Amino acid sequence: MRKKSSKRFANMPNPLGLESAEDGLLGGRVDWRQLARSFFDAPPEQVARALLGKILVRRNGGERLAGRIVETEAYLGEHDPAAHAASGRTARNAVLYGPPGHAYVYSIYGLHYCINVSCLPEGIPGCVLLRALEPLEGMDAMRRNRGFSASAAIRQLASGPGKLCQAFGITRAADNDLDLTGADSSLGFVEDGFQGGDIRVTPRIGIRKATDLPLRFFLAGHACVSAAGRK
DNA sequence: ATAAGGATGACCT
DNA sequence: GGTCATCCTTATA
Repeated sequence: MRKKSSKRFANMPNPLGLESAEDGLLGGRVDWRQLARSFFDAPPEQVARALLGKILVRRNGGERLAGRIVETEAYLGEHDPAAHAASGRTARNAVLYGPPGHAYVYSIYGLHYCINVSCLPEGIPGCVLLRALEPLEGMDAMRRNRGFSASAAIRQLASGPGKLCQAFGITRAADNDLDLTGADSSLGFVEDGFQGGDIRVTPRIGIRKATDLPLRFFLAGHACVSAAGRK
């Protein structure tokens, strides 16, 4: 059974040549070429852009979850009023000052988790927030983690930063400060050669400060971009 | 539109 | 020490 892709999404390159599972999705296949620490040893705005199209992978024993990143935000250093590093180093944000490529997980609104990747060399804070991804592997486990039925649409599984963490079972207790570039880490990034199509840039979502800075990046027209700001 | 709900940091004593 | 406003959100109506 073939599904046609949506008109909006028709021009999105799909180098793998695979059929999308649902309208507005890319589909794809997960290869193992893990991103190295040097990838993250760079300014957040550069890493945020470069992470679009890369794949987040979680290994849970025999189970593997994977999804293509479609939406990110850059958070800068102490000069960025919206960043957690804005008022200097604290116990909570210490990971931001550590080596690049580590997970900074925090809880928000007492209800959800958000995951960031630390950037820049040790001692210099900065990170990229993972806001949304397109599930590629382990959709059934993601549905379970999200409390959805087996027929729930792929696009609802990880189309927001809190949803993404819930789908992947990411928590502060288990995953904060995890080295995402480690060969044995349960969480990491891989790349499969996909070069993101049309990248859109807007101000960041859900913040009160520095609302004018264009630091949010997403794949234009992708169905899994968070509902808070598809435009 | 709004409720849910907890950790954190700022700012006091 | 204590209090209080804030917060990189989501699922409901």
